[in-house]
Amino acid sequence: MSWSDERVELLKRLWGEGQSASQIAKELGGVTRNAVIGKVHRLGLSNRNGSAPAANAAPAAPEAEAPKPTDKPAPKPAAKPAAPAETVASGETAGADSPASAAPVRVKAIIPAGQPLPPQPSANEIDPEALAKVSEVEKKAKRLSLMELTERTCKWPVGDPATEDFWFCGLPVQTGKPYCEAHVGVAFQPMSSRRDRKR
DNA sequence: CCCTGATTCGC
DNA sequence: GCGAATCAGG
Repeated sequence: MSWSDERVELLKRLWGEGQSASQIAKELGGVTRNAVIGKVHRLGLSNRNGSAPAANAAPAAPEAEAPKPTDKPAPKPAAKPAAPAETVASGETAGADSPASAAPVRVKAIIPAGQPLPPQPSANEIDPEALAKVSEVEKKAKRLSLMELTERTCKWPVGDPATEDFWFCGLPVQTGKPYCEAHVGVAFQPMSSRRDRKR
């Protein structure tokens, strides 16, 4: 494998996004993290530092994209994680701003995610014991962000991806599986055991 | 032990 | 220029 323009560009982008060398190496394929680091240095973009040293706490990589002429104008309208956003609870006359459908349409609850959530095997037709385990484990979870996941960290998602309160378990995986022991327990269940849950 | 980036140096 | 080996750290 060689550093084609495309690969270099991808490297630059991912590095700029704060991805680790090993992650970049995986995505590129055919190179090791050493190769990536070496290249990064040769390209002279080792520092993600322009002038503002700053901040450990707020990774949130902003744009800072190079003035590429061929770039799209405004690619990201920014997607705020959509916070709680309470509705105007205390009802009352909320002025008169919506003429047309005058009805007191109180948007009761804001839909958490912009899109349907994946079928998270949440409580229901799951072995109660396994479920209990999960509850315990989630207290010990490392609460990793997406970017912190590796092949050895449990990838079980917790919370609503649309909010700040979202993270991945992150505990050591059961070798070969994508989840830790507890989460494997709820993720992979023999059909036999989920058979008759009565109600 | 898992991981991170930084540096060196033979190729 | 390249990247494995090594170093230095979390």
